[in-house]
Amino acid sequence: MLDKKYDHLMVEQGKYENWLKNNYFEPNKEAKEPFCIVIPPPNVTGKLHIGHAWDTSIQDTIIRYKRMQGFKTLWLPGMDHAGIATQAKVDARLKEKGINPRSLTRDAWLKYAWDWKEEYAQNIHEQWAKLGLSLAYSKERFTLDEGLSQAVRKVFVDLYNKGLIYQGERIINWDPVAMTALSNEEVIYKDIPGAFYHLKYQIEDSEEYLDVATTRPETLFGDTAVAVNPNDERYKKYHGKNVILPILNKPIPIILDDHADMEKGTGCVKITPYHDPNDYEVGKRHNLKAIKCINLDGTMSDTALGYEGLDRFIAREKLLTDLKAQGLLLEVEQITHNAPFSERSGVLIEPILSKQWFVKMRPLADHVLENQKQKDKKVNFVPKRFEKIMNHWMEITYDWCISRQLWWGHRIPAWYKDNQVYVGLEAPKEEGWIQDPDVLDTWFSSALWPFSTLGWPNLTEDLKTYYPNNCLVTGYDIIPFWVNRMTFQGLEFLGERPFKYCLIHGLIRDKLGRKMSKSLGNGIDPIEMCDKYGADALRFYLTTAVSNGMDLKFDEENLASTWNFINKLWNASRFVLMNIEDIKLTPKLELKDIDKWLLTRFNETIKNVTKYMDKFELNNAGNEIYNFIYNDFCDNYIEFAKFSLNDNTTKNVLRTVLIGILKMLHPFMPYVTDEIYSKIPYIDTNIMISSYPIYNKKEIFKEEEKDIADMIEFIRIYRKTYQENHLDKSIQVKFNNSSNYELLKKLLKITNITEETLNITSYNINYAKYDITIYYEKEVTKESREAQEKEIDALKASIMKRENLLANANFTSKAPAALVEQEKSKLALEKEKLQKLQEN
RNA sequence: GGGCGCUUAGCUCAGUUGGUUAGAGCAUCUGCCUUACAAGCAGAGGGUCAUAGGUUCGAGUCCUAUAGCGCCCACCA
Repeated sequence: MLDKKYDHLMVEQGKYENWLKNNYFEPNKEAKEPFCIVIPPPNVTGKLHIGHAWDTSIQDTIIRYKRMQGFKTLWLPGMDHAGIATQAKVDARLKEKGINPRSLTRDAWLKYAWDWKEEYAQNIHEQWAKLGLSLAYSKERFTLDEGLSQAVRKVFVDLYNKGLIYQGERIINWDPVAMTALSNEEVIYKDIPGAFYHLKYQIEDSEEYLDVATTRPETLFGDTAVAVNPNDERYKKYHGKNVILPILNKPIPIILDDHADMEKGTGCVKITPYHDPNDYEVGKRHNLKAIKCINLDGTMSDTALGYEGLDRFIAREKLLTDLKAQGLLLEVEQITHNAPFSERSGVLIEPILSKQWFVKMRPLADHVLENQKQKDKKVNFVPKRFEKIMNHWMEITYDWCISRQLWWGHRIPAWYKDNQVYVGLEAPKEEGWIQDPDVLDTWFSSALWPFSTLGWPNLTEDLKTYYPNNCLVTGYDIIPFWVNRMTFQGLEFLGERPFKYCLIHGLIRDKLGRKMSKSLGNGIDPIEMCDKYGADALRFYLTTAVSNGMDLKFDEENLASTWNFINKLWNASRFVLMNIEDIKLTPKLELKDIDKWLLTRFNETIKNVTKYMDKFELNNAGNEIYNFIYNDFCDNYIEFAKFSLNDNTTKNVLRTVLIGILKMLHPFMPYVTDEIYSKIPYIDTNIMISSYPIYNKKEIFKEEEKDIADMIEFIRIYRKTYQENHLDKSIQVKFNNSSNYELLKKLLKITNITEETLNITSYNINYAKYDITIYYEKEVTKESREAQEKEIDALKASIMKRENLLANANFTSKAPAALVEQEKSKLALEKEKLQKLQEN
């Protein structure tokens, strides 16, 4: 028998191990129709946060649902090597040990990195287990494992051969601490306090000067021109002249270019082709030299005479002091400006001209845009609006910088010898070829995840069965990084979308709506929440708190109330189990009205839950079950059933409905449903692999449902009257007609029944077919009188509104006939009710 | 500059294709230890659905504009 209180720790104990032992997570070989989700691989950099718990809970709920429906389900687990992030962590750990990471050989360093990976992979496995995730571990993959590396090489080589990967010199985002190039997606812009420094660029052989404003004065060492707009009247007199570059005192030309915006600042722009993407383009147009003045490590280069070797920020300060001393600093305008920072190391990005590998995006993106126009081939976003994010990105996309100057990642399959480049799956046979030291952007391998994990480039059974995946679940913040790239790679290499549906959720915020961050210390540890409230409560809360695509403000009080819900389920189950120990399973039941009512409600719930689950609307599905359990099952049916507990039909209905409830809840709360289900008489399978409830039309009893619903409403009115008048058991009750009052008598504990009309205070309660009069010795209370008056007023208002509506010829002619009829009958009912009330 | 989302009860959120008196949880008030559950039960109060227009017989829902909050993309000498 169940304990009196739900104890999540006790319930969860040992269950995950049992599921694993029985291989329930692995695809069912006998099932036919496949259903596959691949997990968004978490980074092996640390612990999973509450956002992962949310993301994976959604997936597990979907996959368990599909599994119970008989699909051949595969939820494929895996992790991401997370290039820069992991390398930074490994380096930091080495430094703590007093080891300079760059003093190690590449191979020696990699050994430490793999150790790190093993350790953190284990953490993640433990967390997945705690959350109860039904991942098919036999198929687990890691982005750096051999199979996936093969896929990566194949994609690189094929794209290279198609001309879609090339090596080129471009201005890229350079992270001077991680010492690597970054893609635009890895750069975040932040508002920081800064200044516009107005510098004096003297016109050559003249007392006149140009006022050139910059936020990065230290780049002046790389200036090769100053640009003005050709149409700018202010500077026409200087066309064709030179200015003297401060400090270096060398002449550089004044050039005419539309890039100089007359509206902005002074209209004069210094041109630093090596260190600014726009300037680079200007430089190309005007054949300017690109001069490097900042090194890759963020120090000044030897072109910065007198500043060489200084850190860029220190150099800036020194330079400003020197400029000021020479009278070349005209003005310092304090401003807030938006500056680029590395997503990973957090430092200010230096745009730098560099030779890197790029993916030519235009043709790939066009392919996606074309595919999204085809209804039966597109990736269907849920909710739909997120498709716009992908489409927009595809429209404005620029070439993707994929090389990273790191050790942790897929080494680029390019080899060099003298001036030759060789790109291939394997190293060239001959001597003397040296492999490119760089690795690929982490997202390059992540982009292949929906098929590389299934064995591609080999045509495996898994690939044939599970590609395209059915559904991908991720947050909207990952669409540009990942969803987009999986989509174009999937189309390019498999000729088909990577997944049919892409279910998008939001971000988890704190109670005040702030992003969770280390600096604020407002992060939530999912494991701590599991310990406190149970994995089931956490999962149900996360999957049902908000609708798809919306952010979730994490509120521990709401999580606590989810625990209460499970406790309710626990106790309702406890009641049922206590009363069905001696049940006889009978296929043919003699259903009473209340049984028919419950079965009707039950089947309608199944229908709605299934509808919502199929649309991935877990919040709606969860609420549907929740309401059924509280309102119909607990508050009403169990209370009714207490008077017919010896009836074997009641026992059967209780058992059937409890089973259905547990099954519908199982995808959301696997542990507690497993526990309770296993205690039900004549159950010999695990709930995980039991079949999902199916809507049964034959168990819909419209008439009985209506009758009992009326009775429930009547009960409510009775109780309200009883409370408002502070009545007690001494009241006398007269039944005014011959409806069936047996159940009501017991339920409402009516003891004194009179057949007379008494001459004391009375109150008539009438609803549907129930009509009774209560007699009692006290005066009608003020409270009751007021309530009654209020009800009469509301009724009058409603009647008036309805009469007006029905008098409106536009309504009666245009609205559906059924609705008009409905309105008419409601009006009649209201009028009748009003009359009764006024008689009281 | 371009785009997206949100604004509904004190708080957190639902609200399907327009159609009863707009729902739930938490919180509040009242009464109950009724033998599944007091972490509970019964009952109640609480909303001019951000604002202003429009379409419609009918708008929380569709259209237009405005405001506040949040986010994405681009640019930022």
